[in-house]
Amino acid sequence: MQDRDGDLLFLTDAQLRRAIEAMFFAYRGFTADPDRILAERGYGRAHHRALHFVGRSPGTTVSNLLAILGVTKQSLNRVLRTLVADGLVDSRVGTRDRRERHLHLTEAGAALEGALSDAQRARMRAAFRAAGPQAVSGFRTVLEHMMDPEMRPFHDAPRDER
Amino acid sequence: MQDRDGDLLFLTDAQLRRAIEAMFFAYRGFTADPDRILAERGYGRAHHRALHFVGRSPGTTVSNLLAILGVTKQSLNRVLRTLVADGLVDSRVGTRDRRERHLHLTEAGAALEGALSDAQRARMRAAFRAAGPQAVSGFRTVLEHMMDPEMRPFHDAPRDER
DNA sequence: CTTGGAATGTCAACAACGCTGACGTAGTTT
DNA sequence: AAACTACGTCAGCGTTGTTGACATTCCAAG
Repeated sequence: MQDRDGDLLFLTDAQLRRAIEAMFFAYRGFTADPDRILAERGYGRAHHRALHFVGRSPGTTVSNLLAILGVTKQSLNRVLRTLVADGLVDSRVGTRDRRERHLHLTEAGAALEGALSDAQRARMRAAFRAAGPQAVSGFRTVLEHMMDPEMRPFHDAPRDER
Repeated sequence: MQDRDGDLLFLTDAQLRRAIEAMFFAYRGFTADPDRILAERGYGRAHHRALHFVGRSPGTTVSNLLAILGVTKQSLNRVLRTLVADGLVDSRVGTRDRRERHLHLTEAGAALEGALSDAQRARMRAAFRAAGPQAVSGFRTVLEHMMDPEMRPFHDAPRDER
């Protein structure tokens, strides 16, 4: 990656354009496998996102999920309602503050989330393995810098919230 | 990035999950700036994609665009129709094969495409600059491996088709 | 020169999933 | 008691994806 432009070839417009397209095609690949599983069940990506983040942070509240996902409560509620109705997510009234609903995956929910996650991780693992550890490190570094700074806390701190 | 697991820490499920979330948040950031510009004009991401790939390959056909974008012709046509009606894209009957339509950006179309591209490249450039050339190289390597193999030709060969 | 098929456009209907706006209700805080 | 918060819901709308059906134009092969 050495060149006469002082190692800044990676910042030329042409290079950036290529990276933009790579991001587009890669994201499509990234979502392709889960999309197939979801389609079989009549779900969409929004359901996947909800399952993922509830699975990551069991007991999280609706408010917290709204902040992470960046959608309106109406959009989230529509998805959450079907997941609760289908017995994939459990919504419990909060103990400390009874206005809050704490969300958990049921056994069935965890099973679906696992299947989706397995599919997505398999592709990610294959890409990582093929690219090697150094590339993976760079990949993650660039992604960190590409997201909106306000979202980094959510990404940095995957923890149980009660 | 050395560890007792023989340098395979980057393939643990926990690491892969973090990478999956990073991809999600980063893609949101990646599309945020163009989305704002598009919203002002009443367009969506589909319009952006069409403008981008027509701009990249002037004279490309509808068929080719369909293959790249991976949507139905009805979806693409709806978008393309508005872009042509609004004078952003020019659709010319093919000379060699008069069934084909060759697509070009008009001056106005090139202007919008430029604005969208500028915004997206600015963020990409900032992320690249912050991450450094080595990280960028790794980023691109992983993306290449993450996309469906059939899409790589489209990504590798950005050229004019007549 | 007829005919099959490719390339394109279009109509209709539908679904997922964003959005805004408005309203209600339970529960907490001041 | 009043104000604010968390959540749910109804109604309506827009973008963008889908399937299915059908018409047109035109190249190419028999």
